[in-house]
Amino acid sequence: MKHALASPAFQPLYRQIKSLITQSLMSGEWGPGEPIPSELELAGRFNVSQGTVRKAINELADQNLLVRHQGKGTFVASHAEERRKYYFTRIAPDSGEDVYPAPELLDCCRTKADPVTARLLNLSPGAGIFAVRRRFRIGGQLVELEEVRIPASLFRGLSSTAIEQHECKLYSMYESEFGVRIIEVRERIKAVAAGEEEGRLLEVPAGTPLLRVDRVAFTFGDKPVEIRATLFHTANHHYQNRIT
Amino acid sequence: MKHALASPAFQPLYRQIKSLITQSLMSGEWGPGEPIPSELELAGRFNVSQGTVRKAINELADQNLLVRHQGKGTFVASHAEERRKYYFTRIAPDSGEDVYPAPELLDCCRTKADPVTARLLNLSPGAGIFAVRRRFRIGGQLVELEEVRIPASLFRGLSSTAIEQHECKLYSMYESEFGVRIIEVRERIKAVAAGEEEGRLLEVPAGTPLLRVDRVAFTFGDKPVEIRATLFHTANHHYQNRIT
DNA sequence: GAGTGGTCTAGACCACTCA
DNA sequence: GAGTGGTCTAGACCACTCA
Repeated sequence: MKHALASPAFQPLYRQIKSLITQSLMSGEWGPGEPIPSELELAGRFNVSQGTVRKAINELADQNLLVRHQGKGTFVASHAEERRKYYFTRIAPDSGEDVYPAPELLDCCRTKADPVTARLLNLSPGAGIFAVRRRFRIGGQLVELEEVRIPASLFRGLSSTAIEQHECKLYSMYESEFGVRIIEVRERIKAVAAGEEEGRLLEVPAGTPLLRVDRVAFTFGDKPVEIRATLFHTANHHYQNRIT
Repeated sequence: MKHALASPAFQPLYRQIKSLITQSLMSGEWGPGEPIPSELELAGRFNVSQGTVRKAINELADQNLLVRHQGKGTFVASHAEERRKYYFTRIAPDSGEDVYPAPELLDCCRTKADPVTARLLNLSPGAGIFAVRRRFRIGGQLVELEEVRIPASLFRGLSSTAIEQHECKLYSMYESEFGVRIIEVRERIKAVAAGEEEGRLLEVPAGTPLLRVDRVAFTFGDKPVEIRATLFHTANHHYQNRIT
């Protein structure tokens, strides 16, 4: 392969290779946690040098879609990996301890998408969705109340039992049971006052200031596949962020 | 230069080059906004190949310490650049408009560090600091109240006048007037209720839920040089975050 | 020892900027 | 046209893993 001619759609070779590898990831040619072919093998397959394949793989590894292990190979990233398990979790105790929220399933029901949910998930109004509510404790303390909404079409047959079988680890379950890989989330954060029911479920007085995080989670191709609204009681905990 | 022998302190060549370039950045050999020498020139200076210099520069560009411009050269990053100006600003209107907070200086006074501030900034207890308070409006609406604390030793001669001369753009002023470059910030986010004075300054009733962001800002070598506490009124605005 | 990814080099040519 | 960074190649050798 040589350089394509300069044009609006011009992409360097390594980007074209990156697209090809991404397509294999989307099609499931290699499953989560499995190794992809070696750099030399891919270089042969695509008729480019090892360096070009390296550059493509490096960008995919930077995006956390692949994981490199020197001496072993390159692997498809998985939410089941230890290092990814709390990757999207940003809540932590003020004490600085290294503890994570423990989930408790409240309910999981099938319902219809309200207009806002439908718009955010690119669904037709009234499309079927699942609504999952969970509650989390950190070190025994009630900290987090969450409602997740996902399209029923992508998660056929979801049930409380299925969720509990996966220990309430949703992204890992999406991946292994439904072939849906969450690769990016975007969040909007606000401060709100606890309502009556929210207060009851979090065991705080109504009116308590709570952190409200509205998340949209995306799979390949910037496709939104989950929205979740989470309320955090931040008396002894905080949401942490780092900007470089 | 050849590979160093494997050892606990082993660093590949390109990382050693990266350290050398970072040292030049810290020493001010090239100022913010100025070009650094070309890759070939640096390769000659350090006696390595252009590829090795490239790899070092690429990592520094990924960290936003350098900015590459094809055909022109590589430049020292600066907070004065348009693209960096709102880099650490995460508040945005719910409407999705592309508007940014406009600052208003409330006061700037010299005082002594309280124990918490002293600990976070690695100062001796009671060390001199400046406390700067600002207020921000977005599209005319009052949204943000902020208190910044910085060590007096690093910012000798700071005054309200100096701040206003820089249009209240603090990181840009730190850089150009005091040679202090902010390269990373870490934040802890909570929901709190507005106090009396806070409510008055933000023109909301006491008790209104506010987003409180506690930030520590760092310069080279993970050295903390600023802490700031910001309160956001999030009725019509939100803090946005993206995790990949 | 064979196979993997990681580093480093030298050299070619492309894309972009500026005078 | 000279100089910059960007892409691509081929090849050497290192570091790590596993049998």
